[in-house]
Amino acid sequence: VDELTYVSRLKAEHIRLPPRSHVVEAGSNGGILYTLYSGWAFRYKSLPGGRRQVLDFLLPGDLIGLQSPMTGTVRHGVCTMTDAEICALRAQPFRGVFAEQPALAAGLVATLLLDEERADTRLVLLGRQRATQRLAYLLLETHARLLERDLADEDSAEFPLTYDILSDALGLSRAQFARSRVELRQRGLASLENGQLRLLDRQTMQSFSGYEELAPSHRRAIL
Amino acid sequence: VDELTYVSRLKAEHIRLPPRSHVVEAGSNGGILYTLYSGWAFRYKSLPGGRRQVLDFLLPGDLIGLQSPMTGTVRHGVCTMTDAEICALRAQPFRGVFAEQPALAAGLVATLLLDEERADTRLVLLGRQRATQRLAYLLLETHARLLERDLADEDSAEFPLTYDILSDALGLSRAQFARSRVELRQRGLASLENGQLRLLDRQTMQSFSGYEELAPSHRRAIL
DNA sequence: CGGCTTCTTGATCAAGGTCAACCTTTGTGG
DNA sequence: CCACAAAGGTTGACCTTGATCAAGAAGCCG
Repeated sequence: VDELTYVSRLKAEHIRLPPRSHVVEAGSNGGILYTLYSGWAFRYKSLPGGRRQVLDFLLPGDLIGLQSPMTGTVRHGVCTMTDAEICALRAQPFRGVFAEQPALAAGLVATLLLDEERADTRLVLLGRQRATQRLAYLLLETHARLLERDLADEDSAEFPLTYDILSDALGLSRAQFARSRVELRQRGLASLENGQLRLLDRQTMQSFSGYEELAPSHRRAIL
Repeated sequence: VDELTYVSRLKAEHIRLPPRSHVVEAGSNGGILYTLYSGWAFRYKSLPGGRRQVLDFLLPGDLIGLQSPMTGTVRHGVCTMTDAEICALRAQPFRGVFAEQPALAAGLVATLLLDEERADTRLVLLGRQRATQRLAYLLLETHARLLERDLADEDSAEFPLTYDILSDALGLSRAQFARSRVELRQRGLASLENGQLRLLDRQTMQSFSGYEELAPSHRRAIL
């Protein structure tokens, strides 16, 4: 059985969701697993007092809730930001991947390692960079991820994120986020308006934020 | 071939290292892979201006440099903090794990997901918690990891970290770290002296820092 | 036309960074 | 055995960043 056929057999359901749908709740353990087919979503953790940290943005092709079948629980929430389509994969047969599709399993590990790399740079961002640099970096990184998926132009992209979500991703207050956004614009680096990201001076922006280009990740569209 | 035998065949070398040995440098791509056999190490990224972010602590049993064989490059450094022993695994045959030991591969994925979970909580820490809470959380988490490996007592442990490393892990300056350490002591939560961690009031400390117990991770000693 | 939610902006204030001095240890060579 | 150096740790004074709070503008429904 080839990989494509194999994966398509795992598919249980195709679901359409409006924005702000909670796909996964922290603490759930249903063992279900999804892939994001179209649209944007984000992973987050909530804290007492309405505080929240956005952990990562999910783009088409990303897996949602892999923890569930593999470790038993998901400890974060996942929520859509736009209209989205997700595929539910049946968890039970999914575990067979390891025995039956070793190349897929290896690809899965490679993907997880790239995610880890992204988490690492996010830690550097929150631990050691100033507000505006954080924003610049996040925009560059996200734009690069969109490019990989042909969801962006060379220097602009649809960017349907509310500023609340962005500030929670950057560990900033909404107010400080707004100021950083203005600063980025004034330095002529990038603009963010009406859901449109525009990179005005990528070169300067990269050195400003300490952005490191990642290897183009050989993304497997499958899974 | 059973798992233990299989893994032992991968083993190429057993190496002893003094403290402050750089096991892996950011950007290297030798394809070598290690396991930490004994001692402590840490993963980090350096920034221009001598700044640094410590990403994670590595404890006995952890893999070092899995990126190398799987994605081609390692983007972080790894450095020992104590005397340490590491096993080098040959990368070429290691890739055979997926075809030949599916259960091991699945375990590997589960481990990576638990690491990701830890990275997530670290992001919450740096993005949304105050200095003293960060410290409290990190101490609780690390103590739990030591307990899993039988390297700690119920409420104390060897803790051979310089304060420099701890502050770089918490995204704090050394001065602020020192103040937080004093505050923890004064609140009667924990003390950290002469390389000894002592948890004085775990209950209060957990609610103070927002610590969530993780499922006891079914660690596989292998790999 | 309200009444949401999102965004913007300003005033104030606290957390934590920076810098610098000083104090311990620990180690080393004379 | 001592003098000195180097590394790690402690503390205080001062200043910057960014949080908090609050008030207002701007869309966007129903």
